[in-house]
Amino acid sequence: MSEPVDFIREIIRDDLAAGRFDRVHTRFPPEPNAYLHIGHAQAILLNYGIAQEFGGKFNLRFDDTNPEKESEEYVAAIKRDVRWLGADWEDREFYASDYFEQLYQWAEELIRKGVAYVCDLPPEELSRQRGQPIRDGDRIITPPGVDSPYRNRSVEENLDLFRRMRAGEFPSGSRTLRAKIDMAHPNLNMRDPVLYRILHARHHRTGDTWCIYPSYDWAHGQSDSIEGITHSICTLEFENHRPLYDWFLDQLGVHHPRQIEFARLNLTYTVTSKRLLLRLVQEGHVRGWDDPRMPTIAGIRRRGYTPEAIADFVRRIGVSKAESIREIELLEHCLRDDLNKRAPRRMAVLEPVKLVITNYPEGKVEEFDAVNNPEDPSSGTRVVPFSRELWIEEEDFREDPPPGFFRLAPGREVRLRYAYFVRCTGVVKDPSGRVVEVRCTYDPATRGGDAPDGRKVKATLHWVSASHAVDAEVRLYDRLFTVPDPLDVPEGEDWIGNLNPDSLVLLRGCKLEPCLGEVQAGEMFQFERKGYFCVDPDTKPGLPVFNRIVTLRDPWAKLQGKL
RNA sequence: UAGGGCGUAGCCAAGUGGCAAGGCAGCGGCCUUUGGAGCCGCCAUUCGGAGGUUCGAAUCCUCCCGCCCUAGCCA
Repeated sequence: MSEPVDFIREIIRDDLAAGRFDRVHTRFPPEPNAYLHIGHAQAILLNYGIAQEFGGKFNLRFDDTNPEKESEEYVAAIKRDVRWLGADWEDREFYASDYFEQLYQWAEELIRKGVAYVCDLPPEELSRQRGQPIRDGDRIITPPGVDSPYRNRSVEENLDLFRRMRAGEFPSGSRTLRAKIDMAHPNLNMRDPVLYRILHARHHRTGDTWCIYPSYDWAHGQSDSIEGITHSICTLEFENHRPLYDWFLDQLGVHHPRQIEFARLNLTYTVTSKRLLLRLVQEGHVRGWDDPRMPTIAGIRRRGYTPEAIADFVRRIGVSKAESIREIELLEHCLRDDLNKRAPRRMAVLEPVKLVITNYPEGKVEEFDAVNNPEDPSSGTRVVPFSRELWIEEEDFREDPPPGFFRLAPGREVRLRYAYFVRCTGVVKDPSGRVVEVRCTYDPATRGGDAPDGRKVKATLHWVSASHAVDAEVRLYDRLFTVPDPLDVPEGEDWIGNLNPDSLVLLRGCKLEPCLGEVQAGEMFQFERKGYFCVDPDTKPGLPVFNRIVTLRDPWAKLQGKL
């Protein structure tokens, strides 16, 4: 294990060495109330990766303790996503709801021990008594809480009330079961936290069996304990809860995992919060959870991101306790790095303009061999047809080329990839002055793309033979937000205002080389000079639909942005 | 002077008393039938700040500053 050792792996290694545990067992514990996002990918890969490296096990457990927000749809989506990332939970698919009865029994145990009681306080009163912060001049003081008037009920009364809670005798929200810890505790989580609330709601797995549901705090640690988890890895906000989980486990005298907290992943130009993503979906700012602009696993999968690239990204960002915002550029780098090695090259003209080679025989068709992937010789070659009329990229021709532009312009000579050198001899314009056709002549001696006299050209263009082209729809995706930190808005303004109006540019009538006529959803290609693209599930026979995954690095575009 | 965390380059991040790894971004250059890829070079006299201990401090001590989390019967 000379690979990167983060502080979590270090702790685990030390635990093993010290004999605190003799095995490693991790888990990923999502709540099925939304789709997973890129931040979860890090947690999944971290937990699964650790289990693998230490020869341990990895569980998938749904923390389904809030029936009002959860559903089977989310369960299914989450399983699909975790599997896609390559994390294998084998037969260990669990649910906190599997443990409801055990949790209930343990709650009775605490009551019998005199460390839990039924409280009749309404929500607002309960929260007030736990200790609201008070401003004292410049300081903020958190006063001690106030003991509930129900705190000293007898064990018998508590047991009776708790059982009647379970039996459904009381309305939702009317009572709670609370742990009796310390209302003056400096850690608010220790001020008699709620273990059970009454909720007459149908649960997606247990149906109407229960009308009281355990709080997350009461369910989470014990669920880990039941599963024999050794290392409960979670995000920073649960650090404050650790003393409470420790208290529960110690009171119960059961297996006690070690909890380790790390900083959640933040990414520039994106939001990673289930609540915020839910809003984007519900308000229709995107087409759904799997919209290719979404940072959800489902979204980036459809976009064309690969599990390998994501794993590489996660490996590179490491893990720490320092809160941070990662730059999206690193993710894009990992993607290009992965796709560069695996994506077959193709020629595709996205915004076509006609190129007519006036000295090329009409009706003649030549075929050229094109390399499928210069990074992978084993991927071989394919044949592309060439003829007198071609499509080239509109932006590859400029009537008045600016400084630094070395593509096609009147009088200029460029190479058509794999084919010939051509020199621009003129243009044809429509009445509005727009160039609708570029005319040129070719040099037969440059067949294949090299000039026998050794002369050079400064640019190589991609092209597609007009009569052989396949039409396609191409969806150009860009960042969903225009600013690095979308949530950073002036007081009173909505972060929705930071949405990028150009995050999706729809292109129809794109011209593809013929072999792209039959493709399967999910297939990925590099469209030379344009970027990496993948076939969208919306593809229909005769009309391929491609998503742009990410552009190629493009110094010229960058230069222009600065001009 | 609530409790719990965190501060090393633009963004991350190694570093665990012996003299600041690496990646991304950026900037130069080479090469190129993708302005892609690849290759080479540059990019912290200094680790939030100030003192102190030490032959020697990002690492140990003291004080200070800044940021984050918690105050749901959400997770």
